[in-house]
Amino acid sequence: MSSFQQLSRTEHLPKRIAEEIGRGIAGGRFASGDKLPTEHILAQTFGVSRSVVREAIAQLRNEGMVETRQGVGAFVTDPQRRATIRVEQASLADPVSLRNFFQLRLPLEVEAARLAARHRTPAEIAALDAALDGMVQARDWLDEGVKADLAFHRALAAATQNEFYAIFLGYIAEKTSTSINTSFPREMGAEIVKVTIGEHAAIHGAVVAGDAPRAGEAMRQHLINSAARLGITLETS
Amino acid sequence: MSSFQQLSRTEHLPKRIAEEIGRGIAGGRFASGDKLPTEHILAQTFGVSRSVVREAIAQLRNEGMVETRQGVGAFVTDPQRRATIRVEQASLADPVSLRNFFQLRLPLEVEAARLAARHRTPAEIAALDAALDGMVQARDWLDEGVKADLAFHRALAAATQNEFYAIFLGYIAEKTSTSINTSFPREMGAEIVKVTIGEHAAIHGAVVAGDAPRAGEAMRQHLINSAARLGITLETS
DNA sequence: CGATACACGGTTATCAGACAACCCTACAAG
DNA sequence: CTTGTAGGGTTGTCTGATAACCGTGTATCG
Repeated sequence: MSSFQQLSRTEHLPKRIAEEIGRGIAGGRFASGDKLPTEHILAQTFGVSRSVVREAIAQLRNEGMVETRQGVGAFVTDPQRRATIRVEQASLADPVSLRNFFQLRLPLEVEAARLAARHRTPAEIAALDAALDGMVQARDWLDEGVKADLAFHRALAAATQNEFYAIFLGYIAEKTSTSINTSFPREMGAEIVKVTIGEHAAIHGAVVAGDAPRAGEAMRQHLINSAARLGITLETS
Repeated sequence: MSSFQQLSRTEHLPKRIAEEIGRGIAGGRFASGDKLPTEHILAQTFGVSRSVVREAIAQLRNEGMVETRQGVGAFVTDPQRRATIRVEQASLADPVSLRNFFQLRLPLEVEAARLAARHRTPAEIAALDAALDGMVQARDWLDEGVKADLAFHRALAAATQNEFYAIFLGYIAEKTSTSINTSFPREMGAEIVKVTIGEHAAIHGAVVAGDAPRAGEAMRQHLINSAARLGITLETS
């Protein structure tokens, strides 16, 4: 099975234009508060129709980079008040960034484990059971195993009874997983799989037992080890 | 100076329609993988033109809720792989949600303080100095003071030398601040302002001194106290 | 019978032009 | 000096048309 390069075609004009303008903003060609050229001029500049420019600007508006006022124009927003958080997959491709991402994830997951140990309900314990079982049963770790792993962390976040942990950790875990699979693919020997499952089982046990400190410690160890398996060393605090 | 209610007009058709469709997805009327009605039908349904529907769908695509394939249709994405994190301001309006949000912020800020103490550079120390000074000098706390407060936390996040802390904490701190000012406005007596500044000074001192544990503890206390001033009790872990 | 090629309808992507809603400014009127 | 009004410019929305693309069915050929 030869893996071909997936060529991006001439895909999605608005997206490319949005990125182009976005670069202009990030690169400082447009300062905060500046007025963008009119849609008409932008359309002319890029050689596309106004619809495309409008969609591009709409995207930037969604991301909170510009604000539009009818009859006036589009203005660059204060870069510090983005409406959304977005982490480009590409920005997690190098080891240093991945390490930084792990460093962000660590305290959140640890606290989530503690909170889950205190607030988990039978429904979430069942979800954790199912996820752990899915890891054990997985025939192909890189597919089923990874999915079960994600499900485990998601169930844990849900068990905190705190919607924001579910949102943020769900996103972060997903990004991490995807990044590892695409940028740092690796073989998982049977032994390593076993160890990984064991670490999850430790977290699971502590959470079910309602032992918050132990759950937090188990999670910390899991993440540190998990990073180590990728050749990443996390600071221990 | 009588303060009028700011009425929201009938603003932005595409946004409202995007929210409408988004509710349909979140509410389960469209399952993951389902195909949305065609743009033509949607336009007819909502009584608007196709342009508006297109912009609405473009917004949903940006948020990662749907994927479109030319010549085929728009499909609901797996809700677990949203491309962005977005916290609606309105969802922070009630005390319980705000408490949960604080609970998410706490471990991140604490770890950020520790990391900042280890990795801060002269430039960031200067930024922290400036922010602290801005709090002291502020004549109107609700305006200048809050801004300096935000700047302080942003500078601290920057001092971690970890881009993701800057992104996430910048967003979270901003949301928190806005939410407090809009949903839980309160008077800040001179005494309380003084205490608040003192807490920041403690963090500042520990970070400058390079004392990671002390910085973390100071931050933890600051957040717990800060929440307490809003009548919110955080779990101590 | 099986497989390839092709035509067709449906859908999204893009274009083009027009009008509506709105804002800002300047100027006139009181 | 304040208020009313007209004008031009910009974004918001509408309408209709064309291009690009996909899936499916059908016909053709081996």
